[in-house]
Amino acid sequence: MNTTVSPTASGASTARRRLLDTATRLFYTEGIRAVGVDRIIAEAGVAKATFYNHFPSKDDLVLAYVNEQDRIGRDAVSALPEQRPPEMIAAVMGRISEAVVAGGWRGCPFLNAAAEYPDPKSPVRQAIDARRAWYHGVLRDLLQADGDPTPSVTASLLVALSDGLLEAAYLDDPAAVPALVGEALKRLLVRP
Amino acid sequence: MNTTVSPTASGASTARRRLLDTATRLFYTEGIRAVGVDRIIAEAGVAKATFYNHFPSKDDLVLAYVNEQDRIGRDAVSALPEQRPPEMIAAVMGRISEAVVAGGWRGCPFLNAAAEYPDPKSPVRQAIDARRAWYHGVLRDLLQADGDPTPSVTASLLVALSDGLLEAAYLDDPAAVPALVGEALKRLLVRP
DNA sequence: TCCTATTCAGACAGGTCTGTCTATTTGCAG
DNA sequence: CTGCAAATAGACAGACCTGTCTGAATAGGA
Repeated sequence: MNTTVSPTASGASTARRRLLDTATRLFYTEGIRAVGVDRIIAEAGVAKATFYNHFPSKDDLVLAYVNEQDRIGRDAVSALPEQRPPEMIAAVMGRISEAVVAGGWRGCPFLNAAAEYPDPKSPVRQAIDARRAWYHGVLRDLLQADGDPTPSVTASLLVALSDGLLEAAYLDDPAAVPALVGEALKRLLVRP
Repeated sequence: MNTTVSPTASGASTARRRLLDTATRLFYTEGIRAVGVDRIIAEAGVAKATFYNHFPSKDDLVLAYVNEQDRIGRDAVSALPEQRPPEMIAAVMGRISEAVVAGGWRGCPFLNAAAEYPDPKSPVRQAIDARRAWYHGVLRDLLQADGDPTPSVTASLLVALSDGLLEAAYLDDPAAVPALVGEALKRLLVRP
């Protein structure tokens, strides 16, 4: 083990970080299969050998991309101020509006990745499965605490609404989405 | 113009039909970029020159694929028996359940294609836009006839629910979707 | 200063991609 | 039978793909 921690060892190496940042931008805006390794290393300013030193294959980079997006989302939910279940549900769903009004929205990165990874046993799909299970679980627990008689069913509906509104923000009108989030919550949550 | 109609001219040529059928199956189950022209012509049993005789480029085949899926969906809705608006809405949304329980569901072909076509000006994306506008319009008109005070908003929510449930059938549990469709309708439709 | 790990640029292999082209064969209409 | 339109197999070009490898340059810690 290390007795001293080098300055760079406290965080990820800058080469790896630049690769992941560049890949995230390109994968998200243009699609995963559409972006080659040569393009990523060129725009990241990293040599090819360095790339394959950090990521054994392109699929490992894709997996790192998906996992990081997942982690960012979970951290954002963890960082939400504590509040009572109804407000907490609204805050969790409100992240949709925030993501969408920022501009440059190109759809849910998980749904986009799933469209390009048909094999449900692939690591990318497993990561997406875990992400979806986490999101459903967060909503289900909040709904249960709120006294919803069928929290799992309502959670499934909220997950579907989330996915659908994220796609609507990509393919239809992003500006209309925040109001739709509020309207959906009003109608889907059964008041006990 | 033709004075006599040859037997094959009454329908599309069999080569073109086989190409489109094969492409539909492969594009849907494996993804568009993931399937090459060589593979399509091999499985369709068609020569390469014949392929490029029917479709100037691969993208034209993709467009034909998306357009045909669109036409099939519209025809299915047109073929629904006439009934009063609430039942008609349930019937339109019920197509989700039918599509999903059949097995082999790999997500909404339009959302999957949109994930691989980032340029909103591309013909494929334009076709997807038209499809979405049609679907929203169908629901909006039915809701208006049903006396919904905000038919466009409700229609947007139903479109989002449709998209989300189609993705849930792909990524989560298809068997759970039919019940969710019914539950969503119960909660989203505002009774005047 | 030396050592070790990292990074660099870029060639290279082997495969796949789309699209073009040649040259032959098939099949139907007149 | 003749002629034309369409389909055939397959080579080919040029680009791009992932992944490997070579050999040199760089930088920070002991």
